[in-house]
Amino acid sequence: MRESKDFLRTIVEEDLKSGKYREVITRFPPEPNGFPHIGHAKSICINFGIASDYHGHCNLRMDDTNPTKEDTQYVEALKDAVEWLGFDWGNNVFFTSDYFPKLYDYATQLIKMGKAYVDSLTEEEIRQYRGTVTQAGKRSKYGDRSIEENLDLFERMKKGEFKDGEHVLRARIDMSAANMKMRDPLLYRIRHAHHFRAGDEWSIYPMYDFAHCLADYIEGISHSICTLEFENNRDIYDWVLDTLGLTMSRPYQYEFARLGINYTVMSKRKLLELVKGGQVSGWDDPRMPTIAGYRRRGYTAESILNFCDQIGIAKANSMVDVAQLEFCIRDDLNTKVPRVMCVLDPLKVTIENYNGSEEIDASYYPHDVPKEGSRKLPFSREIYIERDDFIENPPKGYFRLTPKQPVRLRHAYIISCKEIIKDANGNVTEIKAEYYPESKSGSDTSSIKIKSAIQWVSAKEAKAVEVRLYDRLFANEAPEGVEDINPDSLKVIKNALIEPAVITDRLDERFQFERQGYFYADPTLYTDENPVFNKIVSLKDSWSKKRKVIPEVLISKIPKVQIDGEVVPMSEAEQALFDKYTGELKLNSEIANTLARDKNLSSFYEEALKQLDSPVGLANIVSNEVARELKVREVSQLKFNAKQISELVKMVDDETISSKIAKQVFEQMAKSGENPIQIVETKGLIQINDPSKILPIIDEVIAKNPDNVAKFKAGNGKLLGFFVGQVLKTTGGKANPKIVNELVVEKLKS
RNA sequence: UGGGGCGUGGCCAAGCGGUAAGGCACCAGUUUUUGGUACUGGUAUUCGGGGGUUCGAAUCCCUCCGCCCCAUCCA
Repeated sequence: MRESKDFLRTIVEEDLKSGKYREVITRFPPEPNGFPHIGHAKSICINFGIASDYHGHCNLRMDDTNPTKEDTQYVEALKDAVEWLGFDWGNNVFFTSDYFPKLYDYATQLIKMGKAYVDSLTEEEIRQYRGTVTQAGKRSKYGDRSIEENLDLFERMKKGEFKDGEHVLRARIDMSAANMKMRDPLLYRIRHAHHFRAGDEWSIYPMYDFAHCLADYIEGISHSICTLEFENNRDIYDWVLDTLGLTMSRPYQYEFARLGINYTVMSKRKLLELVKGGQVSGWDDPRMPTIAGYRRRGYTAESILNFCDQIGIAKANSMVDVAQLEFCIRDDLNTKVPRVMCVLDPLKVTIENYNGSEEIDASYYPHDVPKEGSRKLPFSREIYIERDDFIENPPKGYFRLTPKQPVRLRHAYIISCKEIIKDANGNVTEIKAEYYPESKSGSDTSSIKIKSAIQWVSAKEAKAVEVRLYDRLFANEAPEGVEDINPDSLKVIKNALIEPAVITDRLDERFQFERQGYFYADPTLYTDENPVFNKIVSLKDSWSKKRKVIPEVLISKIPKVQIDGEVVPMSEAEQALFDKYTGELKLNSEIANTLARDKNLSSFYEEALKQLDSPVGLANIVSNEVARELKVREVSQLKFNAKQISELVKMVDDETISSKIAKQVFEQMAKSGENPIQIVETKGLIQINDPSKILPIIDEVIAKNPDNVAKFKAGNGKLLGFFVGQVLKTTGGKANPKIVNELVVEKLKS
């Protein structure tokens, strides 16, 4: 577990601690209508991760309530994905469709309670009756059918006596609810469709809002975690369970922000379009952000798990940089996979002073990877190097082979260029080179300075392989659809040359092709006759990056312009109050404004004013503390009254307590309704003003923090708060902060 | 526009009244037979803006601004 908890784990921990649940039970509830993508991976990690962190369990549940969209191939994909990521659902996959009979019973129960009715409006009428976000809707004329009639109709809907769309079952809630979702939501619709599991048994199917909460309840889920767009649905979730009286140890819904990654699309609809449109080879195309795609590409489960852990869980809509994912796979593979040499774009090099052949023993792993293993590298007169590892007229800072600059052949000798052979068009076709016999890697006595080592393969022994270079599927940072597709997202190199051991040894399925990136033997296309490697990810490349010029527009920050909106003008009465407060009572305009505009606050204030003539002190606490309480409850719900507030303020005014303590006392009053004077007495919160009592504490704090004293003296003024805080802390907040502040400054300056 | 959410560096993200965590990205240096890795250091005088409360505010109050979600018989 990471050092800082996310908000979900905080909730779970509190619920466990308070005894609200004995065990945490979560669920991962996908709809089997598409392949899971990395956004699902996040959800899987959250649900299974929390369950395992707190020793509970997590169910895998297919939310299959819509027979027209779902299919069994997707449930297999979902199971595969969860399993591949390494989670265990206890060999028991749940299906919402298994609960159809129970759900039907719950629905009839609701009808019997008068809480649900069969509506027979058309689809269009239902939409119109629902109203808009600003206008209330109105109930259907079928809303007052008798319970008997509803029961009868609902049963006949189930029996299949009606056509699709003829009737629906709706909850009777509130057609004028501010939350649109609560305007008599649909519970069941008629669908004469074959369900991939339930077959043709049902002609009615429950809606998400009805089925999901009940499925959670049936499975004993404690924390029902979903994404932000379901926030509005939480009210129905609660309504259904509460109305049915399913309140004992019932689940509660919590929402987090779904994952977004730049340069990729993450909606199942858009992904399906790519598959259907043939822009990709299928759900598992290595460019797809599906779990199957990443897997096919060569990503490891560990890297994805790690990614999900790194990005965190919060409620802010966010777009994660794809570089973060790429880091995770590089980071994982760096310590795991063997290094080999592969030349993607070969340039022939003939080493004119080398005759014969030899085999070089070369470690599969670099010095900093603690793994053992090596292979034989054939070396001979004719080799191939990467075309861009030679430049006739190199730019400044180029480390590789040039007519003037020698280079090391990795694991082998240093060579230098003697002659450049070109074709009729002036393209380099071959390099005639010379090697230094005493420069062999591991026993180099040549003392020739080289700037880099490059990969190569021996012409005779090298094997031809197919290499598929994948790049991001979209060229646009926030792609909308096919129009943003990166035309170069796939480059197939048919005849790359690889050292023979990769094919003959088959040490691993993933390799680092040195200086290029990580590659994966394609699990379906790879054969001994035609080996195929997918590029998983490039190595970081600070050379090519350095050469790229960053456009100026990206560098210069455009300052955001803040527009100040218009403030609603005060009513006449409010204005009068405001004038009185600022004039007669000498309140500052901000406080006066807050009070005058809020009827509850101003009347509370006036009431308190009758008790104590301290207009400013009272105003401050009413407009700040009381206002906060009034945000979450009604005036009648307040545990404290104006008189108590006046008593509180009086203690501040006569310096019995500090304003810091006053806030603390207020909080307790708000919670318990106790009398402030009583609180101060029983807790002994009377302010310490006596410097002789404070000074020793200051000395103590200073003695304990010599580093910070030094920093403060060096000019770090922010540390003043630290010292004051420490002193206040040791006095339980009772020391007069103003005096502490003065004394600390005095002490530290001396 | 009603309602529900959310704004902390280029991207994520902790912190919830007392010295602005961490990761990615970026920059510099060290190590290096991968322009990789590893290591070291640098990068927010400030938390969407403005006010207020407080000795002290990213944290509390007021207000304005911006973004997302909701008017599928989808989930």
